Parts: sequence; C-alpha cells; structure tokens
Amino acid sequence: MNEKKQLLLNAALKLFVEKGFHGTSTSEIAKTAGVATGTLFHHFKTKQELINSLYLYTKEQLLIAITIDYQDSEQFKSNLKRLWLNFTHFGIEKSDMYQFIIIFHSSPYITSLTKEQAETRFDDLLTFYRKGIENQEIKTVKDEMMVEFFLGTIFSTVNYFTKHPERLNEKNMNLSFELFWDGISK
Amino acid sequence: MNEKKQLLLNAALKLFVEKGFHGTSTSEIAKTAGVATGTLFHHFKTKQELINSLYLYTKEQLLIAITIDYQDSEQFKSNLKRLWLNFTHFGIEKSDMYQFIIIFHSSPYITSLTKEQAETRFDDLLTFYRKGIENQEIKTVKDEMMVEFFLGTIFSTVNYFTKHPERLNEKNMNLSFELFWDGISK
Amino acid sequence: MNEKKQLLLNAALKLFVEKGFHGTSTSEIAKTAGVATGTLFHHFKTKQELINSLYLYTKEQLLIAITIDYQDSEQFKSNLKRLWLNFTHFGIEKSDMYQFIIIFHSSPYITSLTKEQAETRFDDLLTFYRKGIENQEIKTVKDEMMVEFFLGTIFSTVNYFTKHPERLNEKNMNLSFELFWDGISK
Amino acid sequence: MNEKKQLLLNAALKLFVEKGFHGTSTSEIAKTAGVATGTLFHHFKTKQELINSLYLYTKEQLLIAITIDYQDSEQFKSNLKRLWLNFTHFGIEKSDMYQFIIIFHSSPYITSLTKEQAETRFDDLLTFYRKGIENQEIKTVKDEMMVEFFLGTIFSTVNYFTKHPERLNEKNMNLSFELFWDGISK
DNA sequence: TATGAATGAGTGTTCATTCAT
DNA sequence: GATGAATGAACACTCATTCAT
Repeated sequence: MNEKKQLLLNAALKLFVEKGFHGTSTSEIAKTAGVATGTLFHHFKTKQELINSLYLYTKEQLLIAITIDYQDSEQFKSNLKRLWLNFTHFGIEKSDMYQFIIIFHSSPYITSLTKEQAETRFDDLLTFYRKGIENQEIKTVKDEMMVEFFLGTIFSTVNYFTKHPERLNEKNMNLSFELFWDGISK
Repeated sequence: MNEKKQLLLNAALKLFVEKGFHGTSTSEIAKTAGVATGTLFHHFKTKQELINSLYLYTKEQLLIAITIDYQDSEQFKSNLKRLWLNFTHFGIEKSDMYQFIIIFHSSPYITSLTKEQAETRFDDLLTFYRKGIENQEIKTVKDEMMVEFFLGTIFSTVNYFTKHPERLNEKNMNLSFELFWDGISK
Repeated sequence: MNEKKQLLLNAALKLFVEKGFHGTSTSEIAKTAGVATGTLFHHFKTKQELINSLYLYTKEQLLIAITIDYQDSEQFKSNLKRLWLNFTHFGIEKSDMYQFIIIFHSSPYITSLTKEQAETRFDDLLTFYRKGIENQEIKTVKDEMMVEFFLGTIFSTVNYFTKHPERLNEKNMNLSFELFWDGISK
Repeated sequence: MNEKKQLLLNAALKLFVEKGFHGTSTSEIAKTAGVATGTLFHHFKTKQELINSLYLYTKEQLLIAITIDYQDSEQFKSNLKRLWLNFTHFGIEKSDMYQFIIIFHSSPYITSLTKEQAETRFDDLLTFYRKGIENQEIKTVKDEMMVEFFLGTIFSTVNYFTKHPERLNEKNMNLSFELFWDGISK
C-alpha cells in the first residue's frame, strides 16, 4: 500500500476511536498523518470510504491475529482457548483496532456491503463451535448465544486488563478464561 | 420536570444512540422534540450540558430498574440473579437508555464530574459482591474482574435477545444466566 | 419617571458605552438593571426606542449641565469660558453620558427625528457665538468651524484629564482653556 | 498580500466604520468582498483577528501618509504644519481609515498587543514636539496635552470640511491651522 | 405592571469536498 | 501523485421580541 495512504489509515484509526466519526475532521486526519488535505481525497473518495476501508483493514488484522497459530489437530478446549486468548490479547495490545471494531461494528457509517465483506471471513468461527457442541463437551445452547457469550467474556477481560494493566499475567489470564469455560462446559 | 425539557431529553436519547453526539444536530433534537431550537438552549446551556443531564438521567433510571425489588434477606444466588435479570431486562426493554449508557460511558463528552455523580450510587454493587465472595459461594477473583464479567455476560445476553427477540422466554433467559453463574461459582 | 425605567436607562448607558449597541444584549441590560427581560419591553417598545430615549436623556443632562449658571450679563470671554468649563467638567465627571453622546451622535441607531429633537435646544450656542464675532473679540471664521473647534478642544481636554486625572486642577484647566482662547481670539 | 485577503480588508473597513463591529456580520463582509464566507476564515482565524489586522493596516497607512514628506531641516512651524496638514488631509481623503482608527482606538476588540505594535511607531511624534518646546517657540504645556490638542484640532477640522466639502480650499485650511497654531504659540 | 419561558431568524465558525497548480 | 486555497452548506449558539400568567 502507498505510504501516505497507510499514514492516513493510522491517523484516522487513532482519531476515530478517540473522537468518533463526526468528531474527527478530515483536515485533522490529514494533519495528524502529515499530509495535505487534498491528499486524503486522492486516496479515499469520501470520508465514508475512508472509514469503510479502515473497517475492512482492522477486521483483517483481527482475523490474522486470532488465526495465526490455529491447529485443527488439537483438542476442542485447547483450540478454543487459543482462539479466546489470541482475541483477548489483540484487544489489549491492538487497543485502537479493537475499540474501533467495537464502536463502529453497528454504526451507520459502515455500509452493509462492507460489513458483509468483512463478515464472510468470520463464518468459520461458527463452524468450529458446532463441532464442539456436537462432541458434547459444552452446553447445548444456540450457536448465536455462544458467540455472544464468547465475545462478551473477551470484552470483560479486555476491559479488566486495560483498567488494571499491572495485573496482566498468565495466571490471571487463565483465571479469566476459566470463568468463560466453566460457564459453557457441561 | 418541565414538559418540554423531558421531550428534549427523550429526543436527544433516541438520536444520540442512533447517530452519535456529533452526528446529531441540536436543531434535529429540537425538531424531534417538537420545540424551537432556542428552547433547547433555554433548558440546557450547551449541547454538552444536555448530554450530561441525559447521562445522569439514564443512570438513575438504570439504578431504579435494577434495585426495585431488592431483598437483602434472600440467598446470594437468588439476589444476584434478580439483579442480573433486572439489568438484562432493562437492556432489552429500555434499549435506548441501555445503549446510551454503554456508548457514552467512556466518551469525552461526559465530564468526570458527571461520571463521579453517577458512579457513587453504584458502589453498593461491589459491597454486595464482596459478601458473596466471603461466603465462599463463588470463585476467588478480584472484585473488579467480577464486575466486568457480570456486565460482559449481560452485554452478551442483551445482544442475543435483541437480535433474536422471538427466542426471548424464561427458559432461555435462565439458560443465559446459568452461563454466567456456572462461570463464577466454585 | 418610573423607578425600573430609570434603572434600565442607567444600565443601558453603561453597557452601550462599554460594548456598543449590538454588543449589548437586551437580556444583559435587564439583568444589570435587576429586572426581567419582559420589563424592558414594557417600558421601551424596541431596543432602538431605548437607545433613542437614552440619547434624548443624555443630551438633556448635558444641556442642563452647561447652562446651569449662564449669565447673559457677563463679558463674552467669561461667558464662553463658563460654557467651555461646564462642558469639559461634564465630560470628565459624567464620563458615560459624554462618551455615549460622542459615540452615538453619528450612529445609525439614533433616528433623525431624535437627533432633530435634541438639536433644536442647542441652537442658542450658535446665536451666542455670533454675538461674540460681531463684537470683534474673536477671529472671523465660519460659525460651524468655530463650533467644531470649540468641541474639538473640549474633546482634547476631556481625553487628557481622563488619562491623567492626577493633573486635574484649576491651573491646568485654565491652561487648557487658554489654548482654545488664544486660538480663536484676534 | 493575497488579493482576496485585501478585498476582505477593504470590505471590512467600510462596513465596520458604517455599522460597527457587532453590527457587521462576517457573511456581509464576505459578500461585499465578493468571496465565500469560508474564505474569510481561511485568511483570518476569527472576526477579532480580522479587525486587529485592519487596525495595524490602517495605522500603517496613516503613518505613511503623515511622514511621507517629512524634512528635518525645516523650521519647527513649517514642519509641524506639514504634519498637521498631512494628518488632516488623510482624515478627509481616507475618511474610512481615519474614522476606523478613531472609533476602534479605544475599543475592546483591538487587543492590547495590537495597540502596542501600532503605537511604537508613533513615538517619534512626541520626540518631535519636545524639540519645539525646548526651542521656546510654543507654550510650556505637558507633552500629552499638546498631543491631545493637536489631535483635537485635526478632529475639528476634518469634521468641518467633511460636513462642508465645498469650503475646502487652501485659504480655509490655513485658517484652521492658525486656530491651532495661535493656540499653542507663545 | 412585571415576569421569564418560548420562539426562530441570524451569528460566528467549521468542515467535507473540489480543483487549479 | 500531491498540494492547499476556495467554497457554501451546516453547525452550535444568541438574541430581540412575544405572550400567557
């Protein structure tokens, strides 16, 4: 990707999270990126196109982060834990991207086409869960409820360790995962 | 409260949730409320004062909703469940207020003074949890993590039933609570 | 005059001089006067009517101040000096009224009708001068130039003693008058 | 200077003199200058910055006008007369700039920093006068009083010839100067 | 007579977007 | 591709004025 385009995406990510879509002006994005205002509109036709690009970009980064070390051979719990931990660490370490996804997931600025493009790549998650349910390791609950619970506990954990970064260690992280696992396991 | 002031709060609540703070113009709020733009500024000195008033108002409504039938005499689990269910029902039924609190909880438009005013009334939650922990019914985990997990599972559940309202019934709601309870209990 | 009406005139005088006509809001005038906004509009149909009333009022006060001890019997110079000193003292002591007259003398907010009403009472000044000229005590210069010179030197003197109030004494005041008198006398 | 910036200064000068600072809207200035409202704020951050720029600009023009043909070699009276006449002609011919300086000299819209910047260049006036006083050609009166008298008689003269332009000729102008000179000379 | 809530046109200023260079 | 001056619609907020009490 063009260097200035990447600078613009980085600046926009930071500012959109901090001040929202309408709270951030294109001139401020350009200034933060260190380019002229006109340059922004060379790379993105409109402000909306910029935020949609950003949405696809951050979702892609999330997908990479959570599937980087996926190993189908493993046990269900290990595999799930790996996924959960990767997601949670992404939330803590790539705070801006994680926040961005949460805030703009259900915002009107992201077109449904963009959401669709981003979502298709996440469908494997459900498939994966279904296997676990069929294997009877976890409770018989609707797929969608499971996904929500999965996300909700990650949300809790990210929030907790963001507010108390000094408590972030393997032991506490495992404790947090156990809250989730004991909730869903039979 | 003055009738027009209440109309303005209602309109602002709906619009801020739908389109964000900067995405909602004061003239739109006034029009939605059915009053003149000047009237908004007669009751609230600035747009910021309006959203701060709204924050205090919604937090107050939440507090009323979750503590309405509190009974100290009950068992820890029943009491916790009652709280969890009240909160979750508030999230589903008073969707706008619930969303508003979530969205603007960590927004820069709400002043720290306002947050402080609102938060003091929620301190009992922690006190309540501490009793349960001391009674050894639930896992030994930091207070703050417990609160986050409590809120995270409510978040999951509200999201789920909002997306699938046809599945909202006592049985499914109990199932959701069990995900939470089995997570935290020893 | 009604007490609240007088309070409003006083407040308006002070504020109009300080911040100008458009720079002063009717609500600020009312607040400074200690009355409700509606009350202002009970006594003055519009803001313009208020400033026109104020113009007539201040001009009247000026006229009273400069003619209070007029004595036709005196010599021309004594009489002129008396007038000049009264005017100058008015400018120093009733600073707000003096400033108001200067600022709004040629402003579009004062209607020509108002100016006419105020001016008719000042016509004696010219008559008075004509006598002096005929008596050959002072230079043969157009009436209107004389009036301007008269006002200009008062303007100088008021400015000077307003900036340096500690220098205000009879000797210095006489020196200032001599600048004027030596200028016009033959 | 940028062409549109100059157009804006010209329009603002005319309108501020005519209708005052608050009486003139930025949109009217832009329209009069023939540019878009946004353009005004592209060149001047605020309306205040515009009027401050204007103040520096008009003072600079005045300084140029009154010192253009200064010749130290001349006699005190000739030199003073030249200065007095230049100033007076500036007042009559550059009426808007002259009026602007008078009106906004003591207005709260001009910051003290701006006044300071403008004033430093006028200090030579006083130095010049001191020489005359030391040479005993004119009365022993405080510097500051002399300056005020100087300005006051210019004020008179400008007013007179502005109201009676048909009387403007060398003879009458010399008569006016004599009023001033006979006032200050021994 | 006095009040102050209500009005809506108008204000200073911002901002996404365009376009000539 | 990159720039930044220029645009004008839209924004938060103000204000003279009205009117029911």
